[in-house]
Amino acid sequence: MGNADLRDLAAIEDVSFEDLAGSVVAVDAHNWLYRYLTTTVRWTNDDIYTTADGDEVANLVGVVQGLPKFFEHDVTPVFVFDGSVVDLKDDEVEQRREEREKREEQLEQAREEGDSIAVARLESQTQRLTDTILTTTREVLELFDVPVIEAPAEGEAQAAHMAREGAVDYVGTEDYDALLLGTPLTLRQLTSKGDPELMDFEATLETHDLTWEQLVDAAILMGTDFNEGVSGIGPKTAVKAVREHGDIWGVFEARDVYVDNADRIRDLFLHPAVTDDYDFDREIEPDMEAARAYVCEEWEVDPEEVERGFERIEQSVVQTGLDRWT
DNA sequence: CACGTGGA
DNA sequence: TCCACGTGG
Repeated sequence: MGNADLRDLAAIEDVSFEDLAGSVVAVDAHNWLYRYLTTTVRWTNDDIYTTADGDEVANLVGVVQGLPKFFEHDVTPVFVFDGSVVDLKDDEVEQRREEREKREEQLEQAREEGDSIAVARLESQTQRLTDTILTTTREVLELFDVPVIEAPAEGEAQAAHMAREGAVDYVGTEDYDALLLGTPLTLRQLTSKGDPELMDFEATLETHDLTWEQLVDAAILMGTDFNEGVSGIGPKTAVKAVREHGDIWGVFEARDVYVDNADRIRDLFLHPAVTDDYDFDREIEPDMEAARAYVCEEWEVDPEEVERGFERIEQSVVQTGLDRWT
């Protein structure tokens, strides 16, 4: 049900962090958090990220360890948070709920059997973005003076909008949906070891000789977060069919296939709910003392877990601060 | 989501 | 060559 098929169509090139110096990146906060919480924290001891009250705050460790990468390369991150979930996604929400419940049953059984490996694996899969995680992430970002934007609906759509308006230079996300939302330049693998990847919207359209609408139509045929896609249609066939028949309706007619709500799905990508009510300052002046107190005292994170991150933030902010005077 | 496999 | 599907992260 993913849209990884889109990768085959996307115009992607490697860039280096040096190329990004001085730029502003709108980060899809949910994507960033989810990725962090399901990878980095995965095989370590969960207890060190849990407060006495039982709140999981691994996200705070993630923020403190993740921000230096931006600052050290003189990149200003702007975190965009999701608003309400779109109606059409109810199907997917429901399906995820069922999957989660199934995993929770398996987890309970694994605990009873003392299978620690299975427990660790299942815990990673059941982990989700709790209200505490979302709230504390916003709060700690504000202490670091990192801009936080609230999207009316999907953060990715809002980020794409801001990039299209020129308010930010890039959108940072792993999600190929960014392409369907018309994000001009998308950065992937910002948190990975190697070089980031740059996904170019206009170049993608040109490569396949498609319009934006046609790219979305092809994606709907392949399957998106909002629909299953037509069996037997992958990237190659989808693009060929859309070019040949003009749009998704032409393909439906020619191949005698159908996707429910195709017009609405199209709209979610072409005309998503976004706002122009955002404003942020690209100069960042973190309140390190307050941030430390928030993370280590208020939320009881072991200082050792975040010390290196705090140091790097201090260093890099001083560094760029000096740069501004030269 | 990446990657590998296997069938058409 | 293209696509579906399972697995691990």
